[in-house]
Amino acid sequence: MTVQDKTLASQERRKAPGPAKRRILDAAARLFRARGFARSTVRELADAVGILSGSLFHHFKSKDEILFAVMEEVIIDMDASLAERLQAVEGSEARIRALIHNQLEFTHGPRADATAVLVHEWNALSPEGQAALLERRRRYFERWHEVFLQAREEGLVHVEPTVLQQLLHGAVVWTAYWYDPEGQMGLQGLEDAALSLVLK
Amino acid sequence: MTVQDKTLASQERRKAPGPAKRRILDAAARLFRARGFARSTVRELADAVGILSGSLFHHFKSKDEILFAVMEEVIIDMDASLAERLQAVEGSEARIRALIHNQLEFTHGPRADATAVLVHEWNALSPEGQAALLERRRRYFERWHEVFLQAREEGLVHVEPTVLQQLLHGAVVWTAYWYDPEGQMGLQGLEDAALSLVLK
DNA sequence: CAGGATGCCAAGCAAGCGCTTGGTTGATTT
DNA sequence: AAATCAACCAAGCGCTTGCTTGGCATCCTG
Repeated sequence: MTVQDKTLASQERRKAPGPAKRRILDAAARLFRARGFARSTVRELADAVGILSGSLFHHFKSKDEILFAVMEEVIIDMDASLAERLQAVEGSEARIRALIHNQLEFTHGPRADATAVLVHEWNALSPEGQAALLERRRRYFERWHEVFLQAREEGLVHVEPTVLQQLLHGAVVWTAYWYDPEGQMGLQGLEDAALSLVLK
Repeated sequence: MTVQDKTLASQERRKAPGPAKRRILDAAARLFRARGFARSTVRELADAVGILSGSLFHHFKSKDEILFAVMEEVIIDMDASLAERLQAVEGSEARIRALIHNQLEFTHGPRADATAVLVHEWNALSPEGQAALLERRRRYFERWHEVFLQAREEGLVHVEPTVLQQLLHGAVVWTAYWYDPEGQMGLQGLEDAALSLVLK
């Protein structure tokens, strides 16, 4: 048994799968998405995790901090994932496709709950929390902007980049409200349709 | 003094401008949009109107009923306004433009508060309330669908109508989060940009 | 001018909220 | 074996919430 094994062994505790914080964050994302942050109670969240409400505050200082943690985690992952995808492809069309693909993956994939919370519980976040995440948000959208600036230079698109980028982003984000992953059209088809909006 | 004058005179009461229900609904739309429905309290709303919290319940049975009233009013007006606009123009391009124009007008015009509440406090509405408004919603989107079906037949658009319609609707609705009416670009420019998404 | 609505205030209730406190348990470290 | 620690429970505090009650003044109607 190596030192690393020891560390791993002491990391996975007790009966429940995964560390407590992980279980809380996952349950919080699901609950906040379903009920909305303000309507969700710490007792509901604790129930979902399988502990008493007071025990939540052993892991987080406040209910607000849980919301912040959910959002911070997903926004970091989203930005990192996008950066990786953009680095892996060349050409404006492929890069725009990467923007769409990344957003669709987070919106409908395994991180869908946290992504939905990030997107439309933003106002529920404290002003300090918003300020703390604003830089990440800015960086994420700057990646979008760079792609569209280049696409414009190449004559691939003709609308003003700032506007086009926001329209496309809105169209993709909004799929959360109507797209059915179980339905006929796959995510690939959705990606193609979204791409066709900006390419002539 | 005619009978109509009498009726009008008895409709506008007291010192405050407009009947009480009107003032409550307007204040509610503004408050619910700014704070979110769940975080808004009946005391805050009463303050904004200029009465005590208990007096609200003389006009509405519950806080939920106020939310419902705000949403019902704006969804009815939105659908009626769209129907009127569609009847006034001919040709698929002009009709798609009418869809966009109508949505933009409600999203950024005088009814912006109520429209925003309708759009993203839908989950805060009671299941019964949702059911009661669903028929209106369905009718509204059916108008969109008809326009895009015809546009497809004419070969004006090439993406599947259902998907294209949802993507465009999302793009336009999402402008609420980034478009600045005080900024450089006017609503007309936004309308043109949105139209260019669907027309090749 | 009687009489009933109507619109509002003053006061407060019951329930539910986020969060705190003090203590127990069981595993890990020394 | 003793000390330490994280994770949790049991209980409940103080506050805010949506809503109710009872009464007072103003208005419209017959």
